[in-house]
Amino acid sequence: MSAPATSGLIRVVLPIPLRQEFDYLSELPLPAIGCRVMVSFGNSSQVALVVGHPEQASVAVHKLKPIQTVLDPRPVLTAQDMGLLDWAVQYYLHAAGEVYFQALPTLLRKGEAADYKTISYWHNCAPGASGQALSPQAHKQRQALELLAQSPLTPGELEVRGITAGVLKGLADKGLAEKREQLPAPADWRRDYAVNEDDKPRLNTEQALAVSCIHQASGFSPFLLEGVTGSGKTEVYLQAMEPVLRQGRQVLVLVPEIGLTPQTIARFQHRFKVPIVTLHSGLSERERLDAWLACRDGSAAVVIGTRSALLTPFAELGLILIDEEHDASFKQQDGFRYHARDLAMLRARRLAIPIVLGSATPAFESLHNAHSGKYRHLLLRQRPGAATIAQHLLLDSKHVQLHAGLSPQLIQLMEGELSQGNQVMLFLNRRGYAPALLCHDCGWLADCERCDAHYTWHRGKARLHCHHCDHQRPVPRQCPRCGGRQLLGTGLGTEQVELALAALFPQYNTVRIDRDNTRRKGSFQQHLAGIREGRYQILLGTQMLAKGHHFPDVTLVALLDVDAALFASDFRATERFAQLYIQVAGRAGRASKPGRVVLQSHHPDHALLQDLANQGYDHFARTALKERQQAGLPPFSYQALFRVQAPQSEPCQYFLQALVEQLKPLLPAELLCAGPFSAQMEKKAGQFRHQLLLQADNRRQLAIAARQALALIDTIPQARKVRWSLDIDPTELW
DNA sequence: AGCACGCCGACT
DNA sequence: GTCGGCGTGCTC
Repeated sequence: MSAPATSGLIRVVLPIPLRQEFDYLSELPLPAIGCRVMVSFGNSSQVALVVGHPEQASVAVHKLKPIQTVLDPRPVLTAQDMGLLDWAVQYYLHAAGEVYFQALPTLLRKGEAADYKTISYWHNCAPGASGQALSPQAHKQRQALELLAQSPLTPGELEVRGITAGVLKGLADKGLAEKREQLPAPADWRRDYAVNEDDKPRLNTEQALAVSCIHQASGFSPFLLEGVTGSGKTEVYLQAMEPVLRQGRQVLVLVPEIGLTPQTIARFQHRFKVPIVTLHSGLSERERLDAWLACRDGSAAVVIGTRSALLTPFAELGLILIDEEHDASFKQQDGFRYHARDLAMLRARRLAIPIVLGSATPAFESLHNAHSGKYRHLLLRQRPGAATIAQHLLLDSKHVQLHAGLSPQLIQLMEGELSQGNQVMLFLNRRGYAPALLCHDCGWLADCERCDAHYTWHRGKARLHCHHCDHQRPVPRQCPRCGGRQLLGTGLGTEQVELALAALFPQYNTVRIDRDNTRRKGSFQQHLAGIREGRYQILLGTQMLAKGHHFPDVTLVALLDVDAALFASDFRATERFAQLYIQVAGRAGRASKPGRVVLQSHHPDHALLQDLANQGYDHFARTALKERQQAGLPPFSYQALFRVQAPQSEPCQYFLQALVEQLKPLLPAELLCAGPFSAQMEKKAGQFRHQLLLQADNRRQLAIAARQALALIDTIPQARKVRWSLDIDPTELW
């Protein structure tokens, strides 16, 4: 008879980009799935996550190492959480370790204990005998002991009662009081949940219908809440949350990266008397861990967060809301390239809960799902504050003399509005003074050495700046090729328009809002405040300005140069343009001051512009979706993109060529394999980039092909000379 | 990814 | 004669 086993096997993943799991030996009882362990890996120590308890090791037994320590007495991730992450691994075909560790806050990745920050409390060591051992003149110490006899207090609470650190130290030295570290008591918000009815507006018919549809939903129920700017989407969110919170279940609100403003949070806080936690990049590591724990333990009722909040575990999630669901920031663009909206949909399905996608300009994918009945379409068309829809004007830029990008007609319109005390908003999606610097004598152009791009001339800072790799240099005094001294800016940026506006409209103040101008923390909010207070009459900016806030005194909005968006090669460019355009149009006007939207274009007859201006977003989207269907593009097909980069172009091409040659014979005829082709801008930041696109009209087939490609890559020697990655459902090509 | 091992060029 | 370049292989 053999002795009972004292150790067993565990399977772990590590935070490295390897599509592989590793087995270790562990003493019994084995750490549970979802626990972290420290292991020796190669010649370093690493935090690993237990994903399984295999019967058989995947390698020869002599290769197995024992784990070093178990970090968690209880799993940090539940089976439910692991299930979601494993699905993501299978779907996105990304290295499991990176996926799992992405769901953990940094401190947990580093091996820190999964505990809240402790709070220090001072305790009275002998509460029965308050201060008997003290000398009569130790008044402060006696007072402190008396306070502590009633209840332990934090140093801060003692301070406001006039007890300083010195007094406490005196007591501690005598052994009469001591400081103990304690975990914060979990807030029981379920017991005293309350709604603040004060500011609760009456819903209009559409809002009420939307709210009641969401309330009546049971099980997995996806909704697309399409509401024009100012139609009261947030109020629908707030009221949709009510019964969920009343049942003691949590709500996750996903917002775009720039959408997490103090105003938004304040609005939620004002309505519900529950703990609200935010999860975003601005938090410290400690704050992030505490928020993560509050979310997991259920002590946070509402979680408002950006993309990564979707991966956070929840104790009892009852509803997911995604605001501005069309926003590009929900798709991660490096490493584990997941789409938070898509994964949210899966999560809601697994949990059998409702999910609401909200937008004024839904993603075409979402509209398609609404049209086909996969999502319930909730429409908010009424704008309580603004009875009039903005009037759209297309101005022809052909054959007219433009002054810093402004046609005489636009200038005239601006004058009209400004003289009546209204504000005007201008958009140009290029910052800097000019997008290129040119030698007038020989035609030399200032080009970035690391990118296939021209430098942008920032005249105010007297620097050339590459917007693609961030490289900067001083402006040369003369042409490096011919020595000529006439260096001219070509093209137009916001900085130049700003100067021209000062000359054209000297009696009005202009504010420029772009990344150059809002880099300092809080300066964006400051500019917005200045606009609302009426300190500026002309607002000029890049699309950053479109995502700011509603400005009721703006009665004229103009897009100065629309042509670039019309002729972009990316099939999603028109969708993005339409979204920007509608968003911009929504910035203007209110009931008493209807707004006008002006588009300047050399192609005012372009079908896209006409459709958008005359028929609106939904009509435009239906037209565009029909075109995509005819072209077999998403959402009528599915894509997977292999991206490759290296310091030279050739290794990228050789690698992809080898891949295609071996992959093509394995693929079914109806699966499209396009490329390899170089990136639109082949060289960026010193890296040459190439790609290979797979497209199929069913997901299964695409996944099989992508898996086959991954298996081949392991056998292709050139793969090691490049950096490659796989992007499932890419939202942009290089 | 990180790291060690290993085999060829310019230097104390 | 060494230091160090990065190609290759491996991590349970």
